[in-house]
Amino acid sequence: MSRIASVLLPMPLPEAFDYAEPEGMDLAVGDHVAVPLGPRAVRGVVTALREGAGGNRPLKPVLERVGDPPMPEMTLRFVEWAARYSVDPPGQPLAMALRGLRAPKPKPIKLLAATGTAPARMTPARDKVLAAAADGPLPGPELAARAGVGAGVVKGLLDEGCLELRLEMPVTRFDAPDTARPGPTLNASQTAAARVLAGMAREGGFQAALLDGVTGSGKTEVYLEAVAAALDADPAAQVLVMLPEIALTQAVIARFEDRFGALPAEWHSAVPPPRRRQVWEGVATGRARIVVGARSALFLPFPNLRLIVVDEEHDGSFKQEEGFIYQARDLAVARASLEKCAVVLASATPSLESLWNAEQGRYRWLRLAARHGASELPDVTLIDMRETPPEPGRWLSPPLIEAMKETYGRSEQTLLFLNRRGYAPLVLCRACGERMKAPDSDSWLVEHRYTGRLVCHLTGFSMPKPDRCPHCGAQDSLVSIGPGVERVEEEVRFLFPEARVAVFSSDTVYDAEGARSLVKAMTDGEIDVLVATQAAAKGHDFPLLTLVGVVDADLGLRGGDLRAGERTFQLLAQASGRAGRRERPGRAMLQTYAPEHAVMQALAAQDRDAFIAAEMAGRELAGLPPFGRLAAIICSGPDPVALEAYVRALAAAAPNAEGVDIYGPADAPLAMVRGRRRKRFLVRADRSVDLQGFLAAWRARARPPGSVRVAIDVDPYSFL
DNA sequence: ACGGATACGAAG
DNA sequence: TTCGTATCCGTT
Repeated sequence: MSRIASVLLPMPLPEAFDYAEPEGMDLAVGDHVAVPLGPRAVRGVVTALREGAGGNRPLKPVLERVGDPPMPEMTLRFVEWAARYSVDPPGQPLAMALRGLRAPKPKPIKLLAATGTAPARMTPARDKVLAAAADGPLPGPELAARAGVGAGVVKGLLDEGCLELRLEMPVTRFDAPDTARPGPTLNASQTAAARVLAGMAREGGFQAALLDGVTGSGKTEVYLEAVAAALDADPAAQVLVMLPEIALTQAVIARFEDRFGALPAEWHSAVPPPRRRQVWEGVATGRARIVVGARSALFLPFPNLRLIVVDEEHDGSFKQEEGFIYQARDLAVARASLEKCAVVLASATPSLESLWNAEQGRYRWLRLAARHGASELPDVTLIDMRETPPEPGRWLSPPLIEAMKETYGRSEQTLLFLNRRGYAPLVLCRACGERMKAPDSDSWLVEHRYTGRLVCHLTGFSMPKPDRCPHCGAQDSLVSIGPGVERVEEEVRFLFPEARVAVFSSDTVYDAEGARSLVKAMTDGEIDVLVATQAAAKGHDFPLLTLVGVVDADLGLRGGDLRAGERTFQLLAQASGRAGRRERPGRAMLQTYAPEHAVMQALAAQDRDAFIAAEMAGRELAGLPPFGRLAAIICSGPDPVALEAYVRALAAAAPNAEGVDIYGPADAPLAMVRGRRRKRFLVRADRSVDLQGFLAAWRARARPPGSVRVAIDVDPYSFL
């Protein structure tokens, strides 16, 4: 009796394909194989083996087994689970799990070694080269440099056979973490939390915890102890630490190195492909025991994952919005549950979903006491922009300017926070009212004065700012509407001509080095006013910073976004956490047009619980997450007529299910992206409904024409 | 009639 | 995803 192998391929195919196992190949589930698909050979992973023959038509045989470390069974199960969860074909998450494999293998290093043969003609230069080579093989240029001779001499010796070329693979070391090194001294609150987490990590089995502590309460030290416990408990244990953005990884990696005397493996988009392949193999073979990475690290093939940490779990960048759409924080919990291991979600401002899970007792809720050290919480003041408006064409209100003056007078620092890059978010024509947009997108072009260009932040399109309106041709009619950080900087320079002003946004700071030097300048007091986007709202400690001004605190409140209130709270809590970290008392001032709004009131009172309570009540009333579930169906296509027809057919095909509300079709929040028009349905379902099943059934009822694509976004985050 | 571009559906 | 085939168009 021969066997049939189900092989999952990293492509959007609806299911695993069956192949015949050739005599003697002796496959196992998880093996990487090459199989014929149509005219070509592709790589895939064996997901199941069963006895049997082809049936009606004979199966093609598996071509060969590929020698990569087999995919651990739990990774495979996770891939299948993730596909079901996101209502996507399993090939999508499989492609993510194989991402490190497609990268090229690192190139071997070319080394030159002495062969022992003496050259026919010895010269002083040749003698020096051979002496240097006696210490061991070296790369050619280095050998020449050590001997103090030119490359020609080395080449001559190589040609004569006195030196030989040796190819050596770069060392793929993954340093063993040393858990015995003493950790930092923890305070009582940290110790208690660390003990609980360490216990979870040691015991094994699925357990989740929410590590909830304000900025500066020392969350990292606490979860490092959980990491130590997990590694200690099992000499083969592996740990994954997920961070929302690459900018944070360097700081965290340094903490790991301090604690364990070894560098963790790094996994994110900025890691060069050959290194990525090494890390993938290190993880797959169990040699890499600590991985610090971005959301995609969740798909690495860990054979023995014992702990997952999701740091800054509330952060929106755990949500992947394109291609395979997923929320890495939620999938992390699912993976931990499959792996039967511990998962820790850490945040100073946890998401409503996580707080709810903690309240319900699904997660252990570990609250860290306020910051160590004696600094007070900053004062939060609301500035009512209706009562004390800025001058026309300006964005800073008199009370904020007054506070900046006092702060500057005391030689202390101000951080002005505005989550808008560029000079002005909108450019329009005074003559005809035309709004400047990118040619193939619906989003406004943002004016950048530094570069003199209009830029689409979504597609990257940019053009020089024209001097006449491209629509009506009027001369000098284009006006800049609204503030961006560059414009606020201009205003600050006007108000404080003597002050040293800097801008921190992805336009002024685009690499780790730039960020480091700007942070250093701020720490050293070389900047008086820092105007910053979100880029700066992350764990820095500026001793002289005593005033944080939020230029437009309402930015998150508009537009009917589900998480707008939550995001604003997180942003402001984070921003006001900036001020007065040290002994100097700090204050935060929020410019708002809606001071009566519950979010603003809760912020002014520094009352997180009040905010959460208000927000939860609102969500429960509306049946929104976490009390209900949301999904979006986004249909896109280049031809508006075909798209419209399909969307109408899909609407008509909607199953009539109990506990499900369907809204739409409406223009998607970005109604046009890269030349494709987008329409969206929103689905709200009670928690008791099988949302994925509903979505799959609905989609199956109306096949889209070739030009239309249908994407399902379970748990959508972007509403505008 | 032919070649090139393009759209679509099949692949086990 | 990638490839082969069907189809449409403009040219020869």
